[in-house]
Amino acid sequence: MKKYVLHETFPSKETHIDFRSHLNDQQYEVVTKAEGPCLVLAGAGSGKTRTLIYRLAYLLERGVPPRNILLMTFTNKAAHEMRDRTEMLLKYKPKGLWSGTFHHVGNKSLRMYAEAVGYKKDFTILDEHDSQDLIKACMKGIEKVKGERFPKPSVVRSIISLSVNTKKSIQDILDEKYPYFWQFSDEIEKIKDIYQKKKKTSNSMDYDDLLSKWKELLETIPQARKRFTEQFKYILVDEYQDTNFLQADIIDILAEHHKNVLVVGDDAQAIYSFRGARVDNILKIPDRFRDVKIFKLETNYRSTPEVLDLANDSLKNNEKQFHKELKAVNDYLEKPALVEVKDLYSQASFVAQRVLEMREEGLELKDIAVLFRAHYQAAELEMELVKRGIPYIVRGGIRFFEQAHIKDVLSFLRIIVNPTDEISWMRALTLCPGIGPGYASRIYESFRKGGSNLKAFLTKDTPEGVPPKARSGYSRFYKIMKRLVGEAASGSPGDIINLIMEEGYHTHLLANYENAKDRVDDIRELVNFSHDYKAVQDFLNDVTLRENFRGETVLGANEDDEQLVLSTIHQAKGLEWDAVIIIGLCEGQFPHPKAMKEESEIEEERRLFYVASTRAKKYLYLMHPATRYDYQMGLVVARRSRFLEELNSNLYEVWAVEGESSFSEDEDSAEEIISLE
DNA sequence: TTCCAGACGTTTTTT
DNA sequence: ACGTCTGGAA
Repeated sequence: MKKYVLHETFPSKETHIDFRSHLNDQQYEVVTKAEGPCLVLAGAGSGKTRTLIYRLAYLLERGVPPRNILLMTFTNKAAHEMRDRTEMLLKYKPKGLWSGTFHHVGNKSLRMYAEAVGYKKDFTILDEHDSQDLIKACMKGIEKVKGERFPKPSVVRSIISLSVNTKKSIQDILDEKYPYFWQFSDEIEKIKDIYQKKKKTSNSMDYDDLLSKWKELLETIPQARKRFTEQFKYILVDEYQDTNFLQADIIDILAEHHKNVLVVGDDAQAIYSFRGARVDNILKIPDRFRDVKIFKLETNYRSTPEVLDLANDSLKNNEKQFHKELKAVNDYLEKPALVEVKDLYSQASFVAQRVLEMREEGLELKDIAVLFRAHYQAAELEMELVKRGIPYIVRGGIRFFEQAHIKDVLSFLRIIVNPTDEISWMRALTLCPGIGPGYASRIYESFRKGGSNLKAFLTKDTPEGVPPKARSGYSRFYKIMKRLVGEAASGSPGDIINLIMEEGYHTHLLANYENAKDRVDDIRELVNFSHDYKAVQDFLNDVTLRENFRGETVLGANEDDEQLVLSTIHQAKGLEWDAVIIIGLCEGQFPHPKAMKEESEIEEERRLFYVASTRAKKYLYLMHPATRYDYQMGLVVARRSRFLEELNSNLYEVWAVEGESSFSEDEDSAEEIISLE
């Protein structure tokens, strides 16, 4: 028989995209001349994404095979957007491109060489909650944990994580960020040790491992290093200012052979130091790569001059900052509004009403965003929006895949894929009536003693460790697993989930939850989502690594519906809207009280304010509620955020809002009064 | 050991 | 308002 191989569509030699006409001079320079190590310092709204997309298209047009290009972005959304827009530009699908978040690419690389770092390739990825559970288990035997305020599992987790991401010792992390726990460094060190071992025996990696083991792989396995460094002829990295030590090291290694690394970033938008990101990475690029070419994109195409002036004025208060003035090219329109409201409720009413008005004026809901420092700030607003029937989506709410019922269902799948996944065993077993943590761990122990062989284990319908009163509960688990093992080879993830539902989980939901119907619907959504996957393994990876949120589009049928966007500022990075409303701009909320110990933290909060304001294309509303709710003291007076106070007052217009129950006396003020009906 | 109820202390930001 | 911890009953 003759083998016939279809080739990937390679572009013709001649350039059919007119790059020149789509880009300005600075962008064009980057797109066509970025060979060797390059740094692009790109201000907010300067067409950074656009430049990267065109660079990618340019490379592909020049005949660089997609598999030789590595594109690392900060979010999956960004990666998708870049791929989509590049495809539109090229009019074909580049196959085999490596693109995604650092964690994604790390995962992909590690699956190829798992054995080399002591893992099996079916390893499970632990999300933050799983990792916390495992740490909790590791803390069981440690003395002092019971004693006077030992940090909780979640805190221990973040201490360990920070130490991994910053390459610092536990002691250093404690000294810097948790001085009140200094006496526990030995214990935490010990927990970290046990945790690492437990992860290995259960064949699972947490988010940090996807970076640190990836780096370890590149450092210790020469053939892996050779393969990847030779493969990636071009490396493009977005949002470089938010990379941490590990990530920067990984890029250094990957780029060592071809040295074609293009990193893009803006030091003024560095907002992730809390998880170990170092602005220094971008500032010290010249030390990392000799002969690095530096490009600057300093024209802002997004915002009006008024919006940009305000943002720039705020940034002036930061000491540690490269000085850079962004120039706006858009026409003057109107000053940002500083809106004074008396409390959270009038803030919510104002936002809702103003949103409707803007809609009347011709904006669509999806062109408007409400931004906040922390998600709890959106609670009152959400209620108001529901009341008025304004459709919205929340980005940054509870993660869809982290909800209990979703994780319950997934735990069965995870056991099938990786039978040593202790966390999932515990989860699945404790779902059964009569089985709690005690019996569950005994059952798991007996499974391990039997050689961790799933098929063998399921030949007995009552293994050791199952007392009579847990029998009927266990039979439920047994029945499901028995069927899954038979089905797993042939069944799609969706079929398996349906099977779990049939075998009792549906009943379990009905029996245990008030809102069982919503939860059942969620599972249906999960099944829908899973249709894109043939392999259970791939499905699970994406579920854990993908950032999907409650109400977000993958899960909602109403993708094209018009909806208002509610988002944390962190989640809003890289996005833009015609109108942006920033709520909760008062002391005690923004800057966040927990981020005010050091000047550098305040500066990061200020950059956060900068990021928020520069999301606006045309209209910017800064909301100041005069009172806020403190969980200890109740209702307290809230002064304007320092980020407002320090602004030149010519740069905004003050709006005083009068609510229905307002007793405002100063009617004589010259300020505009907007009444809420 | 499990399970339920009531108390408590707690709230940043994310892969 | 939400998960986590505690105590007592089954």
